[in-house]
Amino acid sequence: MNVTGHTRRQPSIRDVATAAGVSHQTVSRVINNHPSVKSATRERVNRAIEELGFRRSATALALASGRNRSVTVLTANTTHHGYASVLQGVEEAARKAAYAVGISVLESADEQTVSAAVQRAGDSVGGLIVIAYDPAGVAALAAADPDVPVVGVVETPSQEPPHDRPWVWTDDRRAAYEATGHLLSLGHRSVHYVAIPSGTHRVSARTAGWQQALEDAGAAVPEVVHEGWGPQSGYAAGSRLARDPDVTAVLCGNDDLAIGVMRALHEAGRSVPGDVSVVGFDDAPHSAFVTPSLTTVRLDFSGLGRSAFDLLHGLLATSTPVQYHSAAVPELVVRESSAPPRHP
Amino acid sequence: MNVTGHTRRQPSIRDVATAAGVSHQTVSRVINNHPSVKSATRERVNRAIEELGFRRSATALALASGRNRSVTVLTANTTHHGYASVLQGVEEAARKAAYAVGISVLESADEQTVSAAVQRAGDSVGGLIVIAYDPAGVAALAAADPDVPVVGVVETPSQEPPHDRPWVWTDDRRAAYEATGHLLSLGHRSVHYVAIPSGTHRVSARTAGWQQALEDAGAAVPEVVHEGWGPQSGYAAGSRLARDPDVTAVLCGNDDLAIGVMRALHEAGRSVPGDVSVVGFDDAPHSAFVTPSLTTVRLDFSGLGRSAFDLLHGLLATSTPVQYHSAAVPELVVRESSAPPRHP
DNA sequence: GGCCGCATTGTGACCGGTAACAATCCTGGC
DNA sequence: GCCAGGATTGTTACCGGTCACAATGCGGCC
Repeated sequence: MNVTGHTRRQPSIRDVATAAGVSHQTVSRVINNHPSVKSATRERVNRAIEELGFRRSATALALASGRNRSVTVLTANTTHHGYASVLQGVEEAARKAAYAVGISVLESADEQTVSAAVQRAGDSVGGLIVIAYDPAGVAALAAADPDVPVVGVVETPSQEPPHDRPWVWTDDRRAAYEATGHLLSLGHRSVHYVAIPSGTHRVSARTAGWQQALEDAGAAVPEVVHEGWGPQSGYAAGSRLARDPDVTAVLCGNDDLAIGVMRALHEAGRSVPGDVSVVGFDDAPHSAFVTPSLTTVRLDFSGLGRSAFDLLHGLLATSTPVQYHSAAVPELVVRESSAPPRHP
Repeated sequence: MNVTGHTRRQPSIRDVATAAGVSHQTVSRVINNHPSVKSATRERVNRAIEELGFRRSATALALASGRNRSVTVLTANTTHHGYASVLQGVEEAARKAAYAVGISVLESADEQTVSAAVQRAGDSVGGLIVIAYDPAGVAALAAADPDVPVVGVVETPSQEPPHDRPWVWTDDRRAAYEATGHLLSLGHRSVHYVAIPSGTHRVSARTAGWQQALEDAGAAVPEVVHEGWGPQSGYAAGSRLARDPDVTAVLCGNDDLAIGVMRALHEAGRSVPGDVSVVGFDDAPHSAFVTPSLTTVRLDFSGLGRSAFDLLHGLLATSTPVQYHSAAVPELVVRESSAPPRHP
């Protein structure tokens, strides 16, 4: 029972040591479960710890040992479903390993911002997890101090400089390939693609998979529609696509985009999936409940976050610079928004 | 230009001091912008800092000064729109103030989990922001060590023990009152309410506002439907409500719930808003684009997060235990999902 | 009984900063 | 030319832990 009443300094290991009649080092040994402490002593120390309400200062621990039980996630956005889920996965895994997790958002991709963010993050942290699905993230991955352990959550694995780090990924290329194949197999002559902003200079994995599927099927490859992340971007894209009667199937870079596209088609008087089929990406929770419910590709983002952490954890613990990579398998979820074209 | 090549220890202020030919304390003065440093010296030191690529260790700073430029957000979930937006707001404000932000999620509301989380968080941090919209958050707010500065993001302000902390809030009661009033003014005889899990033992602010509006209008107060957070919960609630022909208007605790409710009504053959009007809460980005688009209450969550941080920041800087409170004004956004009842 | 060796425990330095106070440098006033 | 006193700068301790190594205790063996 601690009934001190008013604010006072947290007790340190020396306070505990005095209370238990041992040296501070013995206390240190006890809190670290060092084997060579007589159990009687250990018990005495533990009692003192209990009574004083001692808690080891994470700050001092970090300073003295160099080890820093914390990771921070660098990301462009915390509100989009995919990003938020990765973050959730990281946090979950980190919590289990008794790591603290920090978060730092990249407001833009310009070098100034990115390097400032990377520096601030690297300053106080054991390791970094960079969500590099977008330009800002990719820039951050490249800008990260080579001395701090970094794991990238990337779209396209690559051995080249910006990605010369351990990474985790989902096979977006294959996912896009399958989603496109699904639409083609329903009888659509071609599939349009509304892309999310890409992180790489080359075509993104999703774009590549979509294109490959069209080519393999001998279908025409329409021009990619480049848009932003949110439903309003999808709406803008959908408004344009709605004017083209040749458009019968649209694949979207994420579910919000798809919802915007569906809305625009709806307002233009084109029914989904009657006139146009729409397929999303990510399987956000609400995607199953909108009308028409959205055919989409489910990606295990929180699993991705967990493995990103595990990978980083291993890196920090063993300091072995192995490049272990992990991939999750995407899954196509067919719902109401995709169907055979009306006039095959 | 630093072309060292391989990993080496970050330079400390003593390294800088040696390089600049001054004492380490002078370096400390320079990096802290202490006025009494001759400008020639200051310049010399700055040059050394530049050359060595010195960066001040946040860890050492925290340990030595006691001040800890970091806050952590305790929350039940990072993926729901409201929570994610609050987090985003906190991060933004924190970044501007050069604070680090941590995040720790409360997996359940049981005392074990909560106190562990609170302890871990309080361990290494300057201040805490607790999102206390749900039972877990409320418990955390109550369990937080009285010594660490805490700001609550709460639903219902209260002077009572669990909330005896500075807080920020949105006027959810008024928002619910207005949303309910909107439906009544359209001609609905009563309004059903699908609630999110409440944080307080008493009725939540949203519930209270809804009830008040009904009573003020002399309308019947149906039993509250208690559900979870996600669209599938809304779907479950909607399925039940669809069987009751008296139900013509439904207010939901958040937009995902509302989307689930709309879906269930749709599947039951009841049209929205023809047969039943549905109103959500929070104005998630996609809510404007689903069909029918959702009437909802817009809440400035990121603004809420920003003021939570600002409040905490003030607390940390001045250590004045003032209870400053901030409120944001909710705004009703009328869209397609609400309309006059078919048979008035 | 004396000595050796392992099990325990203690000592002092150090991590990279800040805080408080002492020391030295200048400058103006007489 | 000398001295007081503010402007600069240096010295030493300390934050709360860990680390490396020294010191002590104890049991077994000859």
